[in-house]
Amino acid sequence: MSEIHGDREEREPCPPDKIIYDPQRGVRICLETGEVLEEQIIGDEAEWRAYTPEEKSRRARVGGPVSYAKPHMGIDVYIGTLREGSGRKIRGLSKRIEAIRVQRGFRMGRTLGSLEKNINQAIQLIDEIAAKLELPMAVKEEAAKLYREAAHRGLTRGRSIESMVAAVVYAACRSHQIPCTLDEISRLLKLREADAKREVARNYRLMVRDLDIRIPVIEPERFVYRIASALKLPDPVIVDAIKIVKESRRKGLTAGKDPSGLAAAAVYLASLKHGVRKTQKEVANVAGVTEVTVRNRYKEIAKALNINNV
DNA sequence: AAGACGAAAGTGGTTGA
DNA sequence: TCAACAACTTTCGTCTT
Repeated sequence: MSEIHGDREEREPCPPDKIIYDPQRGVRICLETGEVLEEQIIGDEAEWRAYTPEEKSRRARVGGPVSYAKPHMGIDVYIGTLREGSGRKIRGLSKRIEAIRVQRGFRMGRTLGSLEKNINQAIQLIDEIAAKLELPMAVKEEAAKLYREAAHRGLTRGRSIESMVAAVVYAACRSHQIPCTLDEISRLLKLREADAKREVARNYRLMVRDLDIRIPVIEPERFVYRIASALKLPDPVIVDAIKIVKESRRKGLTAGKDPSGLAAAAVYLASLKHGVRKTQKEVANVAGVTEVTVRNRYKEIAKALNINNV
């Protein structure tokens, strides 16, 4: 029997949404097997277009795609009731007065203008961040759309544009299963202080709640590739780490756990197995978690999967 | 000396009575 | 609204390599 057709399991084609693209290496990776699908597809498949140079330089300033950048598009001003807007009840007389004032402002069409200004500024910021992260156009659009919605619901009022932009970009990335952390996005937006980061996290949760959107957890496998390549680990380690993640999921170890920490532990374990040991600290650093989390995860996994030392 | 380990206490959020 | 809870972090003393 020919070896090419011999193995049924390996022949299972990778579903398109389980293939990621690494622009640095110009290579695609299957998240089911960890297999590297060499080159091909530099071309025009819609999914990868966003990564090509033309697309990046084509990031239009204000006035780009109809979908989000048109000044008066989609402005269905809707203030809702007074108690709405931030998810919290409006406490205190002064705040109530302000809310009424804003409502009046809308009627006069003045706040409308400033709201649009705010949105345009935010979209410009989103553009910058998206370019730095090399995000696909669809993600950028999603982020802009989210910001628009949030702004129209009054969620942006009293919060900095930067911290709200960080929140929507993070949300958009997660919606599209692009592995990223709140931390790195915050860092890109120069939100370095601890309380600034906490603010971003709060914004994110608030937005998810008030806009009533459901955002998936990013699959740990997607972090595996990211972490492993940041550490310059060879492909077989990635394949193994992905296997470890899948085994862990089967054993029910993954629910409610930080996918990044989980991936970090899998990479750490796989690196031990392949004798290309990285320290817990190194892995933790690129994963954006602490050594302790890596340690805890990997201990759990090793125990459940009966992985003895090295 | 550096890395790994585990305990203990703290943080910020969620859930459920 | 409050208390219990889970996940993660910080810190630290102690082994191990």
